[in-house]
Amino acid sequence: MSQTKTPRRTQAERTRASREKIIHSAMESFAQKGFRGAKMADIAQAAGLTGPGLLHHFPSKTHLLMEVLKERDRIHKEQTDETLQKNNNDILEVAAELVEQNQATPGIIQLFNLLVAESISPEHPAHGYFTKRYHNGREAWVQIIAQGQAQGDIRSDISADDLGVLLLAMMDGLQVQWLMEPEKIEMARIFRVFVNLLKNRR
Amino acid sequence: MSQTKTPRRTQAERTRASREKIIHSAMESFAQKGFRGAKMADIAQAAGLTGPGLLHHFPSKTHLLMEVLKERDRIHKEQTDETLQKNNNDILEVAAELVEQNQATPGIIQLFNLLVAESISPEHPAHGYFTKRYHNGREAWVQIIAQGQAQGDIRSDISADDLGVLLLAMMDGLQVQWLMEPEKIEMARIFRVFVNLLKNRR
DNA sequence: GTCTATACCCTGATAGAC
DNA sequence: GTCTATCAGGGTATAGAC
Repeated sequence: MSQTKTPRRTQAERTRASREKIIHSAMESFAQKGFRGAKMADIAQAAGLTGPGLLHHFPSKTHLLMEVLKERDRIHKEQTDETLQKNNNDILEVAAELVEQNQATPGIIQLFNLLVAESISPEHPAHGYFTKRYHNGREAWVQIIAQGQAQGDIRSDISADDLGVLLLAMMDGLQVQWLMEPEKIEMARIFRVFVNLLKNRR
Repeated sequence: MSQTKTPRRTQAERTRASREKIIHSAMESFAQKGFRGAKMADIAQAAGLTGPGLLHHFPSKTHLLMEVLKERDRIHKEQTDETLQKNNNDILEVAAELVEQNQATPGIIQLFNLLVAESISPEHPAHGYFTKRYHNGREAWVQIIAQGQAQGDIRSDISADDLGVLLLAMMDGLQVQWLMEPEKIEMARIFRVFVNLLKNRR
């Protein structure tokens, strides 16, 4: 098992493993306490090292946050692309499945929910990140919604622009109630009820 | 103008004025930075006094937060009752008008948006407050929605329970996008688009 | 690459004068 | 009722050993 012949590579792998562990525990802490409330020492301890040990991998708390967001984006893009491909162009079904998937990872949802709220302040380190993310994200949805309207799958008495806003808003809004009472609010089911309102009645 | 004859009453009035000033600036700070990010000294300075001066009126930061929430509840209840009375039983119109009113007070909306996100953590001092608030609030909406369904104003192919969740979710979700791009997202107009989806088509 | 020790700042809260 | 001075605690980040 041990690779004594290639210590350099083993070292690099160990570094990578540490970074991943740190990012993972950072996600949990930021989700629970937000960027402002999370403590570096706690994140470090959960990753099996001390504060300074963590700071060897990420030069500051802000840097760590950015890496967390980047990592999450990578996963999210993968997930979305895959779901998009599976349900070719059926944007409403894609949205519904994304909400289903979200329901399996409350930690991540809480993370984004809290960071978005914090980052509305322009001084917040993730302010630019989230404004851009929302802007681009909405634009992407609107594009595909317009396609759905052209194909006759989605009702056309509401503009694609408005539908994009409504779709994102419902995703965000349901998350809040679901995070508060996960046992009571059936997020995915209720989201499908909403989605049905947007379908073109043939 | 000056009431030299009743120093006791003048004193009391001055105290009351101080408390109001403090609560007002606390609202702004909590809205901008959240409970965890807001600094007592800043709140005090914005209210025209020092940290200890503030703490004479509110024994701790948590106490101050609770008073802020109570104060907001008072105003909100007034507003809701008034709007309810004006549009007797037309719950959808009431909701739409509330969103319109919200659009005039971005500070308060940001305050609640951020505090709700923070308070999902069970250790947060406002956790109990917001879980209760959402629970009761939703229950109240559901009741009135059921009335609207019985009268034939609201579509009945979706349960009142689900409609209540959807209505609150859309309010919350639109707020996020609107807070990020106030100039671009026409919250009240788009909410009315949504509300129209819930009306019974006669 | 990770540790111990620590510097240094920030923040909520207290003590006591006025 | 508000101030100045100050404390105690907790936070990020650095220095330097191993």
